[in-house]
Amino acid sequence: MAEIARVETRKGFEALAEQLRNQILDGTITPGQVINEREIVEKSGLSRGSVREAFRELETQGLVSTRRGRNGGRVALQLDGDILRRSLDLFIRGQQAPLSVLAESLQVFAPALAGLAALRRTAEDIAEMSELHARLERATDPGRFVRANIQWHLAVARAGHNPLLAAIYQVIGPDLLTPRVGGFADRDVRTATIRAEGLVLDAIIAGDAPLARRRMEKHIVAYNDRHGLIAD
Amino acid sequence: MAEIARVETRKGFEALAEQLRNQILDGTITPGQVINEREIVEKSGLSRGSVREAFRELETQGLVSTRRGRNGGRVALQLDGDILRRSLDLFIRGQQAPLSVLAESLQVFAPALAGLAALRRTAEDIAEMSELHARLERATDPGRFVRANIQWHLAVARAGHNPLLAAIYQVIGPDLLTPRVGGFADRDVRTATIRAEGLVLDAIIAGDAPLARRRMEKHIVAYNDRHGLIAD
DNA sequence: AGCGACAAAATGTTCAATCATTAAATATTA
DNA sequence: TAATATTTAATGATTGAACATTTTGTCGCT
Repeated sequence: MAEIARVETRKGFEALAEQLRNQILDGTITPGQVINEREIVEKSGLSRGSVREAFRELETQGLVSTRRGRNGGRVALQLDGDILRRSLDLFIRGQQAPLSVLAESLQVFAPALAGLAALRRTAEDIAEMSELHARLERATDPGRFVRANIQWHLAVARAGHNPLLAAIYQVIGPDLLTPRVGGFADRDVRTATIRAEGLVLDAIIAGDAPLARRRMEKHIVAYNDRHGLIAD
Repeated sequence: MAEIARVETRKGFEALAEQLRNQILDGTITPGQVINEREIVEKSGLSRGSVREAFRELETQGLVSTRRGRNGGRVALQLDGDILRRSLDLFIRGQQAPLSVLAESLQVFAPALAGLAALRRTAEDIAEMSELHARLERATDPGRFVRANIQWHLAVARAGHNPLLAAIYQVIGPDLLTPRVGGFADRDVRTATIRAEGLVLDAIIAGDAPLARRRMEKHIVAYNDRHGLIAD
């Protein structure tokens, strides 16, 4: 007998979701464009419920948002890192990954991004990182310090001009780590952090990628050690 | 006048989705457990349409799958890397990131994972990586070679025993890169690859993390250079 | 010009019914 | 008896119609 491939019956809403997804991703539907639900109902021949399920999927994937009321509708979005962030967050929660996994990942990303930043930083990047570092020096209470510190790390990531690494870093980065360890209450820790990150920043400004990488790595390793984040 | 905070009206399906999501993530609903749609309709007091939209969201997030027919239902899943993969894939398509971004990211991940593998590889890991490397040596046609090569890289990633890095690597790794460049048609390229990866594997087996890292980095840089993947 | 009432247009929600698919139980037949 | 066909039951998939809510536009009055 001839080979028979498994026959897949696609569900209606799924087929519609894929059509719309492709049109959004290839630019046939441009970001900001409003899609009328009932119009899609007519064109697709599906019921409203099915069309709504298709849009629910797209919304969960971060491809559209919804505005109610007159002039409302499904609005096509420019994909940003937010949805990636949610997925990674779910993944981490779902795996019940220990803190050491995140700390270790940070140890991989941070130096790499510092190195890239040294190669690619623009004048604006330098201004932004410097301003944030200055804010770090001015910060008196731990809360403000932590927020400024996160901002500085993200600025370094942006200065690397690699959207993929930056997006991932934004998720697993200090933003996930810092709230869990609560450190920085100690003034000496803050002073050491300011000094270490100042050195990293100098290397980035000087355009010395290997140095920036080494300094960032040393800084992160010290941070992880101080908080006992890496087991082995 | 007293301060009035913005009143948010949560949509019904969204509230339900969050309830179910939390129960799945915290283990109240265990993986494999079947959830009956009509039962949730009763308990939640929502209509079927709303309940279905909630489940559609969870399914898109990879938290449940659906089985139709008798004894069917919504089945809670153990979160794996698949959904993360889809998100990253969407992100990359949405950003229209050039190939160089992926190649550069690979250059960050691969050496880090090789280093971790050298520290953590178990006997099973070593057996698996060695078997896959042997398959690489036996592969005659390019297609088989590429598939075996991807498998080897993923085995190295698993041997690093960091689920987060492994999951990300699985997405942006050779699996995304190789199909786009189509290399390996040349026999010399295959031979060089086998030799380079053999050296990496030796270092991993020897437990020499810095050496494994250096060798993997050299290998990936050479690969990217050969295909002109990194611009600057 | 500005305020207010109303209308219009869109998504959100509900309800009831039916269709389609699957698995189990039962009947049929070689 | 064992394989096969049929029926039954459970469950998601789909539909259609109505009503609710939210937002925006419009008209009219002062």
